[in-house]
Amino acid sequence: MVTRNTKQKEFVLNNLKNRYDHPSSQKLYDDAKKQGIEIGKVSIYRILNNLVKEGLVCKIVTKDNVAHFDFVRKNHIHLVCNNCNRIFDKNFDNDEKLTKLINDFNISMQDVILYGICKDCKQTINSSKQ
Amino acid sequence: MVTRNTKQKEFVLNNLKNRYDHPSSQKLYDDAKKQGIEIGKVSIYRILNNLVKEGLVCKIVTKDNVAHFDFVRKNHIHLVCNNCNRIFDKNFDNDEKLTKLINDFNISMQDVILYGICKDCKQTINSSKQ
DNA sequence: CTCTTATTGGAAATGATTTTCAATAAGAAA
DNA sequence: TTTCTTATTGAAAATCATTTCCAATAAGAG
Repeated sequence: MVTRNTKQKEFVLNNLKNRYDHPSSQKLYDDAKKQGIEIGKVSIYRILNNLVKEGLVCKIVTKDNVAHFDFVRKNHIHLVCNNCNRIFDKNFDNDEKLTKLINDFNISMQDVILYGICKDCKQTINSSKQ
Repeated sequence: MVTRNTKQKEFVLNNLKNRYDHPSSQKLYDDAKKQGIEIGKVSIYRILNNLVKEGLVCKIVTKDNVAHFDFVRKNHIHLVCNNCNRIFDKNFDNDEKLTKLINDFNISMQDVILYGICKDCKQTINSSKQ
């Protein structure tokens, strides 16, 4: 099975490489259309799943059941806001306890996801309380 | 708005209190049927969402897009297997770096989720390699 | 240039979850 | 206990992200 290079594969990988906002499949699709790139939704799903299998891209599912994707980079973990469902990168170099877990359970930094309420939402929620 | 006690609410909360396997809504529904408890699927979804809002129960979405639920208990985090999608509890008392994050981002221990490959799957995957 | 087959993409299927809304029942008040 | 208000339930239908199917397309080896 020889893999082939296609403009669709190139678009998905390059797009993810050049952004830091953890887009959903739908967002990638919209961006492709905006840029005039011919690509079907199915192909985006398929290409993303392959990239995840290859380990080049990681998949983060937010609590609204939408998958988000991120080109794998080093030394950061993900913070997911349970309110706005945005995903934030957080620098986090190895610490002792997490390293121990990594040895037990086959995880890497980009597999560490913390769910909470981001600063923006915390502010909005507080100021809406009378 | 006065809340009312119902056998459906009681079933969902007590069932979650007495188990440690992080069931999905479907699993809760099957168990109710098995126990002869009259409850519709919609009610399970609705009751679970309310318990999550109240902070009594936490919701963990696995990468197969299925939500799992856990009665909130102290001092543990969750490990999710990306292969079998099972969820494991892991004792993990406060450590310095995570505590710092908790202050920045409004998270608590049960919001810490690590995705990886569990020991069982690691073994299966390794032994299936020729 | 030809040919094989990896890849694409629209349509349809899937499956978890949510919405709608009429029927039911909890529990306060009489 | 009975009545009455309305919170709650649950079946059917809708929603929505994602996957499957499969015929048409195109990468790139020969």
